[in-house]
Amino acid sequence: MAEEKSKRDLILDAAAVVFAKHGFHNAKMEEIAGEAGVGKGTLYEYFSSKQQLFQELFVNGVEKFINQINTETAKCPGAISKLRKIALLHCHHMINSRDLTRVTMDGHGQLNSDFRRWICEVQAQKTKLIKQIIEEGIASGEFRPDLDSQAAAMAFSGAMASIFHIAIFNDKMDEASLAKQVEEIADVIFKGMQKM
Amino acid sequence: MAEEKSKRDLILDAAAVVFAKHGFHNAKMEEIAGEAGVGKGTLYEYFSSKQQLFQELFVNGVEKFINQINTETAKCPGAISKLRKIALLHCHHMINSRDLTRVTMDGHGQLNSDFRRWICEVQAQKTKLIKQIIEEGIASGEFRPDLDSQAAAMAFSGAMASIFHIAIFNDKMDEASLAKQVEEIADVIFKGMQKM
Amino acid sequence: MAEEKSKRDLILDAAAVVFAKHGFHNAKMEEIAGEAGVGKGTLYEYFSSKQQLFQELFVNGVEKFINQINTETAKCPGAISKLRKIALLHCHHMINSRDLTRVTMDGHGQLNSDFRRWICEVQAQKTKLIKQIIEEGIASGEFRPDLDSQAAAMAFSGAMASIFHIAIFNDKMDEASLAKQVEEIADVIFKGMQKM
Amino acid sequence: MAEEKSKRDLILDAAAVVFAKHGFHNAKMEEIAGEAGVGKGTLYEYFSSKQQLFQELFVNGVEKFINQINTETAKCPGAISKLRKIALLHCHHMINSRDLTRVTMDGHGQLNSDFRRWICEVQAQKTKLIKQIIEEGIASGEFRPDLDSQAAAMAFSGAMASIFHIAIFNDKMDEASLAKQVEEIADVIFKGMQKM
DNA sequence: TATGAATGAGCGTTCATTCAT
DNA sequence: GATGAATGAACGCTCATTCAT
Repeated sequence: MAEEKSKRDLILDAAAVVFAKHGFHNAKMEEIAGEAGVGKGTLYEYFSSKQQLFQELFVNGVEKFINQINTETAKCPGAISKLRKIALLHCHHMINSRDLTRVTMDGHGQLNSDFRRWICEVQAQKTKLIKQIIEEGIASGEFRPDLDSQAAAMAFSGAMASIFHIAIFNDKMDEASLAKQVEEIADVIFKGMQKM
Repeated sequence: MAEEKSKRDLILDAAAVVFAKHGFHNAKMEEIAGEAGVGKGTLYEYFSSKQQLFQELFVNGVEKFINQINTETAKCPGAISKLRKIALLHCHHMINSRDLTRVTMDGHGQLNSDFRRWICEVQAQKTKLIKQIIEEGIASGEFRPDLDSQAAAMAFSGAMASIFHIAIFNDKMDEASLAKQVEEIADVIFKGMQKM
Repeated sequence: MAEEKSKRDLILDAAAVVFAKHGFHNAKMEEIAGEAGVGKGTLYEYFSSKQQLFQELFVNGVEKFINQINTETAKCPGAISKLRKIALLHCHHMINSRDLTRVTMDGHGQLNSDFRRWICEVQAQKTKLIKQIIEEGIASGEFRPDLDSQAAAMAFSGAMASIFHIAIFNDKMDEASLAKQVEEIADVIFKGMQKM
Repeated sequence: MAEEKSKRDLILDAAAVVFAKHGFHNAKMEEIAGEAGVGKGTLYEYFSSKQQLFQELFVNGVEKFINQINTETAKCPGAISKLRKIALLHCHHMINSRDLTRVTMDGHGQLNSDFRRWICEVQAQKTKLIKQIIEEGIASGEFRPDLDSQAAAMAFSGAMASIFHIAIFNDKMDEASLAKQVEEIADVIFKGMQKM
């Protein structure tokens, strides 16, 4: 009980802090070790390289996020309500790990192609979930029956991507403002999706 | 006539190639010099540092792009036509300088704050142009009169951001597929904006 | 027992050799590392920069020298005997670290102001010791009672400085010749200080 | 008449300023060219290298100084008066070209051996002049007849060297204080040289 | 298992010098 | 002669990684 966290998790937490503070290239393994309270060599017991540590961290974060989306949307009653929840979770995620998100980009060039494929898959998975929700919405009559669910899913995904974009480039954006913007974007999209 | 390009431009071109190939951090000044066919020292006659060379390159690209948007939209008849053109220009730009766009992200952490401010301004400028076009569309009756032009502009900007996102993360996307996706996204948005 | 010298001292020794051979500016860290039998990076484990390594080396040398002066003069019976010892120690020191002394000058411009202040203090300390010895000499009757101890100390210090000067500019001067010259200089000064 | 100074002298003057400001190693040929108001390439029309420019400058300065000593001492009536004049000229010289004197040291390692020989010769010449003056003083009865003129000359030269030493290491020393110190040193030496 | 001292490949930058004009 | 754009050798320093303990 004294040692609740495994050393591995300790390191991941420390890496999150340090990568977020300095970006991938300027983060130093030594600082991560220091932050984690372990020796420099210990990092290499758990992760084979700086790159791998970064990827692990990234995968960790994304998987948690995806799980959260799945769990939370399950609780929401209708399609629009589910999509709004997804939008809000995106806002929350972006704000809370804005720095780490930036790191994603900073480290992007370092990601090996397998990893990039993985990112695309996750992306696709998310879009697929959105598509399903839209189809539910069409079935339930929330959306108009002639709506192209694939195109609508892409439009909504695009809106989510824009959150990413805003959060990355704009330091001062707080969660509330971001959420408000996103609501407006979503509303326009919903307008285009709903029965008239 | 033999030397049409100024040495400065030669270097910028070479930098574009090399930065695109390796990302900001892994690009070597020596390779840029080699690619440009000049000596390493010559780079520093025209640019004070690797960072400044990168920023110059970036500013160059964005300004050309903005000019193109202004010029091209002027030629388009209606609001929707203008917005479609903007979307297509974005696709074209992203595909043609996908690598450099990625570099933007890779080098993002290196950008000084003045530069980041500049990026935000450019962003704002673009959104403002879109808003104006939408207002024109409302005035001309292309869009419904109760449309919130600000929100709609953000929605459309968001769609543009999603292009960025797709292009960055998906190597295999070609311009045609991207354009198709974007059309679909735009269509949903337009649906939300038009009179019913 | 196999490793009597600490790595730090190994580096200092190597630095002494290399700085002496090439001067501050032309000495290369790589050569120092090679001379010390360690890797280039190791230098930076012990010294933060070339400049700091140099200063450390310098401080080391001067402190040893000052200690030697204090120890040795304590053993000498009279004032003149003490002063002669100081002169001889100066000769010895200059000859044995002539190269390093030159380096002092070569690196002088690089010394930060704190360090320069330190040099002046050491200088002052040495002059003060000489003044005390002279006052002892006056008290004991070795020197004439109306002697201005401060002025005399400066004269003697000046003579010591001249050793520095000679050693720096004259490669071929050996310790014996230098000592002889210094004796003569000192004799003239003593003549001016003694009772008639 | 518009161009009183030859380009060569213009460059030497500029070099004096720049070397004094930055030391040998940190002085840049470009800055010297700028200071002289000529192109960088022009420097190489008159001086084959940075080193040679520096040596030329040094030789220039020393020769002027030696000439001044010869001229001024010729005007002084007695031996002591001549020696005092030499001391004062040294003070003046050191203060007025303290920076350049320091440069001497900074550039010392760069001086080729011929040049170092030349410095020693100049040194010897100066000592010889002092010896002659002392011998005149002995002949005229200003100094005691049993004085060893060689040793006395070295003592006096040593005092001069000490001026050099003080000026180099102590930034704050002004000409008046330095002169006062030197007088005191000289007085002690004179005491040792004079009849009792 | 955990460590951290040691490593050395690697790179951005400088600046004396050259040479075509 | 005068110029300054172009050059590239040179070097201080960093930091991910290793390995003896």
